[in-house]
Amino acid sequence: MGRSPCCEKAHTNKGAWTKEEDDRLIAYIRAHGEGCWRSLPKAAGLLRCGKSCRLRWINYLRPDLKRGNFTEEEDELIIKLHSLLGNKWSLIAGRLPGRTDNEIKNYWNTHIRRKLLSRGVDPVTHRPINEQPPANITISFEKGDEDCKISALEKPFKLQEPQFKIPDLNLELCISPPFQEEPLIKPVKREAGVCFSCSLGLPKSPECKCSNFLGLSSGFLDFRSVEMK
DNA sequence: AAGCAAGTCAACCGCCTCGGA
DNA sequence: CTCCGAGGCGGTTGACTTGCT
Repeated sequence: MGRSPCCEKAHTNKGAWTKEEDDRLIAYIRAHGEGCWRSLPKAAGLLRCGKSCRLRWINYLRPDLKRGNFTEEEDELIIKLHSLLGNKWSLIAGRLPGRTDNEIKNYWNTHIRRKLLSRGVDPVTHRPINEQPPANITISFEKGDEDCKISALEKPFKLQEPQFKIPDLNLELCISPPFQEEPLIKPVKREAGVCFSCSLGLPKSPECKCSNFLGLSSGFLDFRSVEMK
């Protein structure tokens, strides 16, 4: 027996939401809060799949959404976060108040990709397009793969080199402490409460009280500053 | 004005993760 | 420990809009 579908597709609407459906969903969530999405459509009198309701609320109806164009600062932040996290849109969205993962994903694919390409930067690797990847480096993450072990032991110093980045490695970096064995640049002890702008090397905000943090300007990025939700 | 191509973005699909039974 | 269901996520689709010929 297979998994039961998330909703009874035969009796659900699909496609664009109507004003009335939006109103019903907003009214229900205002009254009861976000809760069990599976049972919400029936309770709210909507002929929609629970997932569809959730998506509509999160991506479009939530009152805290910031509609409108992305600012230049947001652009740069997205680019930096993408270089660290890859296509982890929800994580990126978590750092941009009022923006949704779907919005950022669309914006990336329509605007930022082109922007980076026009700068001569590969939007996937964040490296110059005409730069040849280093020869004879093959990294595999297959378990038991000897190449993987060798490469992982031989190449960690590469993390200190801004010109060399392994895109698939980014995700690992963001959830793992930086390589610690004989670091070329000794990490300075992080002060408590470093704001996210400083951790990314962005200009300080007026309320920023951080000091002495190794941001991008110092050439060393503390990947642990990008915390999971 | 009409037709077409390219761009945009809301919504869907299917897989993955996590927590509870 | 295993199974199952719900929620969450990223990739993709397709309807709609805009710009160009």
